[in-house]
Amino acid sequence: MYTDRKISSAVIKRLPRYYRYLGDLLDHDITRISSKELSEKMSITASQIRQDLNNFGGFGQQGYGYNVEYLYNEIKKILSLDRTYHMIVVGGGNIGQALVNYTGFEKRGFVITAIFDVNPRLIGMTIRGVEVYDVDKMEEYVKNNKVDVGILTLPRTAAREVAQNLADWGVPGIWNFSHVDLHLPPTTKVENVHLTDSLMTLLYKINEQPKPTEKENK
Amino acid sequence: MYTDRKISSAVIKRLPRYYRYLGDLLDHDITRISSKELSEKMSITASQIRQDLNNFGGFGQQGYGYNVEYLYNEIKKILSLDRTYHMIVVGGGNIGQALVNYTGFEKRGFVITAIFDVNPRLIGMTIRGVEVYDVDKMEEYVKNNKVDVGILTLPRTAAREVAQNLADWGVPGIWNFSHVDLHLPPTTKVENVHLTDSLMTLLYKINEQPKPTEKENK
DNA sequence: TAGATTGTTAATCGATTAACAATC
DNA sequence: TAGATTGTTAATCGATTAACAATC
Repeated sequence: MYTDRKISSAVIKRLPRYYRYLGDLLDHDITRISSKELSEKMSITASQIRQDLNNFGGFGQQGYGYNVEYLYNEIKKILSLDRTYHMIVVGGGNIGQALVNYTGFEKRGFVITAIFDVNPRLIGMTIRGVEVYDVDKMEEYVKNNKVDVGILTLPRTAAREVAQNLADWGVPGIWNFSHVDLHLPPTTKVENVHLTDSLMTLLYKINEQPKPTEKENK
Repeated sequence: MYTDRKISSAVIKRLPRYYRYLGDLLDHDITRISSKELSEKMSITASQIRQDLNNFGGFGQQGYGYNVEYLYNEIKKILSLDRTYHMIVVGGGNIGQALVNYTGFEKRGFVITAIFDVNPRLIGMTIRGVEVYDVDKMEEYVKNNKVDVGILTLPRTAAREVAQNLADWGVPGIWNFSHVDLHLPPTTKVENVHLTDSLMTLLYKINEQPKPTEKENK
């Protein structure tokens, strides 16, 4: 049953994955699925799927399972993907440009409207139709345009200050690619993409000693 | 005390963060730190720090705390960062090129040695000194050169097959930026960077209803 | 109706935090 | 030695899994 209690972040992190699998099912014209079938596809337990979904409401039907399209749209609503988001990129370097050039965002309603940088060689340029402005212009821009998300793709030394400014100016979300942890008021949410950390985790796994069994140990 | 029991992935994911904070302390010429001080900097409990570290050994000293440089180097060893890694990029698009252009990898010993793509306009080009080859040449390349990590920055439709090939050819690590889940034998480890999932998580947080208190509810 | 599968409660498992004896 | 702080065990908390009555 639906209640207002806070949803754990473990659950929230799984929602995009459900959404993706349901989208794939839709693409294959599959109209219904049980938690058991979905659990096999996703390599998780059916129990977890039912528990996760029941945090938000009862979307299934006993004896039938879940209607794929309905569930897809419900998760879309839960994730608030049924509207457009305006984003700015701060830091026009490699990653910043890659994100601007990524065509997958627009069809989901994620629009990058401006890029900010300190580099005079970049300022005034246009990347895939998006103009690069001087960071000095950022305050004015943010105050005159709706900005839902600031994407930080700049050196860690500058990231903290920029993040604090964006928070002060009322930007509700920071997607942080800079390799620092940000401390912001709760009105501004942060999601980190620490690529180096991710790679290090992989390297640990590669080198992990497969624990020798008793037999092999002799 | 150090035992051989399997370390939980929750712990492993925290190691790069410890490593980063200790590196920062070193840069500021701080030679010792207690779990309590570090816990305040990192916004976690001192208990967790001590528990985490004691999965790998006793690195501290009662009454003193931890020697920063020693601990830094121990974590470096645990993460196996004390050697060079050779990586190839499969998919020379935006993100692939951004990773090749990123200068931060080399100083950590992460070297990108080749790029593979299907696009004839890219093949033969050189990006920051790294040549772009036809994917047809990948098998030969992987078999004749040490490749520790395959970085997948290609469309999801092609990702599964490429990953399977790399695994078959003995590549131990896949850093997967493609928006699919990969199922590979345990000899090849996978670390996913699902940018769209990450962004969706942020959007959920932005839109999350701050639960109204009883008072506000009236 | 009989069979299937949910929604939900209860049991289990694992991770985090607290506490404190050991010891530098 | 006295004070500080670890290493480690025990307690708590939260998340996952199992079980099953409800019901389509």
